[in-house]
Amino acid sequence: MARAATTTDAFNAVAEPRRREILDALAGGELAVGDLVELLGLAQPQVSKHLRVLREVGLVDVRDDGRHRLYRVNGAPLRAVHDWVSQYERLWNERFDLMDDVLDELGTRPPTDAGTGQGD
Amino acid sequence: MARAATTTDAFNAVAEPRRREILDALAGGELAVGDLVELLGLAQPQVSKHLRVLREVGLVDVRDDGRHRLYRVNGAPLRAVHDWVSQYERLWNERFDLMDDVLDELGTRPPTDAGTGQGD
DNA sequence: CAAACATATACCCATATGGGAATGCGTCAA
DNA sequence: TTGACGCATTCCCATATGGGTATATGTTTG
Repeated sequence: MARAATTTDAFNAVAEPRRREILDALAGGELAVGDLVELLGLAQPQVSKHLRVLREVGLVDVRDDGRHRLYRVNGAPLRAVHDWVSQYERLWNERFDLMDDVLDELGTRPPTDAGTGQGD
Repeated sequence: MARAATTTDAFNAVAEPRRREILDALAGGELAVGDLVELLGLAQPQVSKHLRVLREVGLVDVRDDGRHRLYRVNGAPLRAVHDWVSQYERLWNERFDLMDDVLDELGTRPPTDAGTGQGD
């Protein structure tokens, strides 16, 4: 069993720092493999392999251009990641925690709106 | 070198589906290991191991309660993930493109960016 | 056609992984 | 104290990984 394949989903794909670097590099626009090799300072085969993973989860698209292959980002698969992570936003946003504390202390969680006059 | 350790950061920690399930389960509030074992249908040692990973990246906190250990989520480390992914939001959110179009037509684009719009 | 260039693959290897089973250890009950 | 309970840790193993090196495939140029 070991670990799930990195080619499974976007979560796994972007868990690898190099692949995030690749996506960041491609965020500026299409790039050929050779460009990425230079930018990342990685060996060409490694870059190609990472690109393959990214392609398999749909995070990048390719386009043939002579003897070059131009890669570009496709952020769609990141949406799942974003959606999942967003559910926890309140857990790192101090403002929410403070509000919770206050409401807890008051022991009177209002059914709809607190009288403290804060309605975001 | 193989893959980076999963205990390295939140990206790696949440790449594992089981760990996301654990966090989701804990999102409702503190839970003991045994509760998670039941909820996830995993063996106890496996749950403990996943919890350890989550603890090492700071995604959960523990509290001793007699012979139980209550775990709770700490979303802070997810902020880095959220921030990184958010950079790509415009790439999957059509609304941004539409908004770009509208602003273009109105000719009232705020002075922040005068990009010719990177279409597809 | 041959040679040079740009990428993708194949192969090898050290390592991290996650599950399974057994066990260690602290806590509570009798 | 003994025993049951709850959880963490250890050991074993099959597997996926990512880097390194060599090579295959496809394209442009001479």
